[in-house]
Amino acid sequence: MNIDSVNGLIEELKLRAKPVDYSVKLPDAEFDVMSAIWAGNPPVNTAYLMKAVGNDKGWKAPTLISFLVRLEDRGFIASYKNGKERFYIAIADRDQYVHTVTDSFIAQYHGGSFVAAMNSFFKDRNLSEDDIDELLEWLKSRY
Amino acid sequence: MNIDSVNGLIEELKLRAKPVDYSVKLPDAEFDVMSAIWAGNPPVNTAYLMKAVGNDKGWKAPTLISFLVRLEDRGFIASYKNGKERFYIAIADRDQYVHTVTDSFIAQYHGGSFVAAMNSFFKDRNLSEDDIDELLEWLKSRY
DNA sequence: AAAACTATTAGACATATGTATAATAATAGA
DNA sequence: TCTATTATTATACATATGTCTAATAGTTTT
Repeated sequence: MNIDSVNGLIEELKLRAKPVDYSVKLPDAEFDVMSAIWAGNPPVNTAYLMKAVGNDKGWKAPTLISFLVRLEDRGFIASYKNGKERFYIAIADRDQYVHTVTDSFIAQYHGGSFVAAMNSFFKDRNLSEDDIDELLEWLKSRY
Repeated sequence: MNIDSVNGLIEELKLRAKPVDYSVKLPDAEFDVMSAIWAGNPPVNTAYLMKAVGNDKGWKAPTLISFLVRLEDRGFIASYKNGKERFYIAIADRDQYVHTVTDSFIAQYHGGSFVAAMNSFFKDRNLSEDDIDELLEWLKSRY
């Protein structure tokens, strides 16, 4: 299969994909797999994902594949088969997903207040000069 | 039972309590119950907790009590019985727990970078003057 | 002291999540 | 083409989580 037909397939899958429901919170293991997919060069296969996460976690291949099946059921990824191998691409957008999760986290644990979250995060830590600079930079870039 | 013996009991329970393992992440429902316990005036009973959370969630009393049993198993709360009623007090510290959870959240979803979390949180939002003031205030208070 | 009324406890059950074994399909080598 | 190899699929299973019904124990009311 050549580059063009692969890209064609990918486009095809993206077009046919149902809109992602970003309100679903992925289980930890699935998020780890999803992260590796987002990090990789699409399409990714099982071998890549085993190297990227599976081995570290000590998973057997079918364990990984279970998570992939579930991610596809949830509409977060799509896949196609070539020979005996299956290839996967992300359908969900990383930034959007992480944004949603972060939003509900702040809502659930900090009453929606970001400053409350900061206080909690920096409870014991001493803010370094770098931290302060980074924060000020960030604020400036937001004016 | 008078105020003094209640306070005595509470002290007793706190003394006997095993150290809390803050690395455990409570399931959502248990966290909701825990939050109500933290918010209430100790000791709290089931009637209070039903009003504080149970009714909103549409729980039957035994559902609530299941969560309380599990929280006690995890060492997050302690309890004693008076007549047919049971009373609960928090053993885990709210700030410490929320801190731990916040820490692992930032680690898991933002690579440990708080600024990354900010970017995600404020992705679509426009920072209001108030937000900016609040952040600057916070920074100042940290110098 | 029975009966009626609560509140709790025990136990159950469905669905979710983490994980794997056994079966199957596809390819490659002899 | 038959066999070995390899990746996937189907299925299963334990533990976790959300939720409840039925049984029990403690208190009031007659």
